[in-house]
Amino acid sequence: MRQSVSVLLTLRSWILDGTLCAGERLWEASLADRLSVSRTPLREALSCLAHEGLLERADRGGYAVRSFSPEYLKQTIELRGTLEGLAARQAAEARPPAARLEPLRQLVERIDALVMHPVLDEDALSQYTTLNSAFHQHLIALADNMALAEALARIEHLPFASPSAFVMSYAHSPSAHRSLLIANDQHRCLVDAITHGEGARAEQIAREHARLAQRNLDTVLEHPARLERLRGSALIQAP
Amino acid sequence: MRQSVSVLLTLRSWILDGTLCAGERLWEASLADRLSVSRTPLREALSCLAHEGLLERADRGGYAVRSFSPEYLKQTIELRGTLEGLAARQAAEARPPAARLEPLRQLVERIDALVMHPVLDEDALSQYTTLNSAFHQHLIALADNMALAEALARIEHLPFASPSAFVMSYAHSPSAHRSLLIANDQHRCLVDAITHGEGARAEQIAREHARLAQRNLDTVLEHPARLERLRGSALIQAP
DNA sequence: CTCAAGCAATGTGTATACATTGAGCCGCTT
DNA sequence: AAGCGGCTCAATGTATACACATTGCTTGAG
Repeated sequence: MRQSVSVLLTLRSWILDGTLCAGERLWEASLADRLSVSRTPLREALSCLAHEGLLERADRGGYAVRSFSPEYLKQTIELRGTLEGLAARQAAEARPPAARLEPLRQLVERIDALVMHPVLDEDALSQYTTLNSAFHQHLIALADNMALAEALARIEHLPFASPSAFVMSYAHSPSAHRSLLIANDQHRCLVDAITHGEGARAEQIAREHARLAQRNLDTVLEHPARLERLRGSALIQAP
Repeated sequence: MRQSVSVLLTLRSWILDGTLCAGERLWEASLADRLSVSRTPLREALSCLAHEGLLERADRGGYAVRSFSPEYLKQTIELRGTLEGLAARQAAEARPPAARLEPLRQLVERIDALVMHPVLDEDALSQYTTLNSAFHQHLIALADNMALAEALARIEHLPFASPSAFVMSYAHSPSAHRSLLIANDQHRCLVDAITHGEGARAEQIAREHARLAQRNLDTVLEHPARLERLRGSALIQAP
């Protein structure tokens, strides 16, 4: 693998786990030293992270770790909801053959089987994350809209914007469990709407689905213990 | 100005005006030579253009000029419409004070004054472009949604996605003039909807407004003479 | 004559050396 | 004593040199 790519991965994880703090100015020489690479691949990785939105260019050159207000996080989730809504509508309007919807149905069933248990352990949550991400990926693919897929991929570079962002941070509470149940019922309704070519309904459900994530965000922000379990929480500004 | 930035601007214009052809593989050494810079700032600019979507990474390293299918262009415009729809909705729901809407009203009036003339010369079209872009910028600002503004800005890096993309290429035909008239009436209705807090209506109008751009795209694609006047037309794949 | 192996050429990726810019500080002058 | 000017230092931006990989050609063997 190219060094610039492996540096990119390392830096991204350092930003998300708080090794590099929000707002922190990054010094190329010292970073290159820590990473045992020269400044050349490091700078390429920094430039990439800036484009992803995790870094910002400082006033007089160089980069700093970006920080996000709770408001910005909400906006990002709303944005994802809007784009997934567009995907859902286009998927429905395309009237895909049943075979293309089958993977979605199966994912709904497998998630159902998971959330059936009254208590979800770490492993179950991890599986939920996988299945949930797969559902959203399949949904986007159904829309058959490359520009949309790219736009969504860019937005999901921000850790809070991904569909499964709040799953892992939200364990062991009745309301959390209920949230997962409801989310999967929205998946089910989404598949139903697409099956019947109900574009407007599909779009509305996808948007409301993202609102559930917004509610989860609010809850997590109110509970420091849960906030700690949120990937990228170090980037959130105090409200 | 940093060399990497000026190289970026030059390369972007070369890509849009067809000096660099769609699909063309870019050779760093020869490009650096043509631009009289070393490969270092050149590579930074190339990386940036790839993130903007005008270049793509080639299989075995390096970059190539991207090309876009008509379908992709349509999708990009649809995307802009969807995001501007979200902006319009949020602007309406925010119930902004009249003073914040005043610039939009004035822009509508100034565009009205422009399109009142039966024939628009090059200069009038250029003014239309300026005013139209300003209208869309003000609309986004009204939504007061930084994440949305950033997402839109990224999409509009693609030349066809900008609100005024088709104005200049569409001169001297009755249907073109009608298109501009209709577009500004949509602006007017948009302001009205926002004024009265009609979020759903505002969103729908913004989307339909982008559909007008899609129709203009279709028209331009059917008329090679107009296609030539379209910024970035060199990047469009034969349908 | 054909196929394969190795070598050369070309181009990207990486390291390093050099240039430039800006900020902070010290000292000199008024 | 205060302010200005210049110097120094440090960090980014740029150029260049080097390393590595890939591709295509050439040469030799079968």
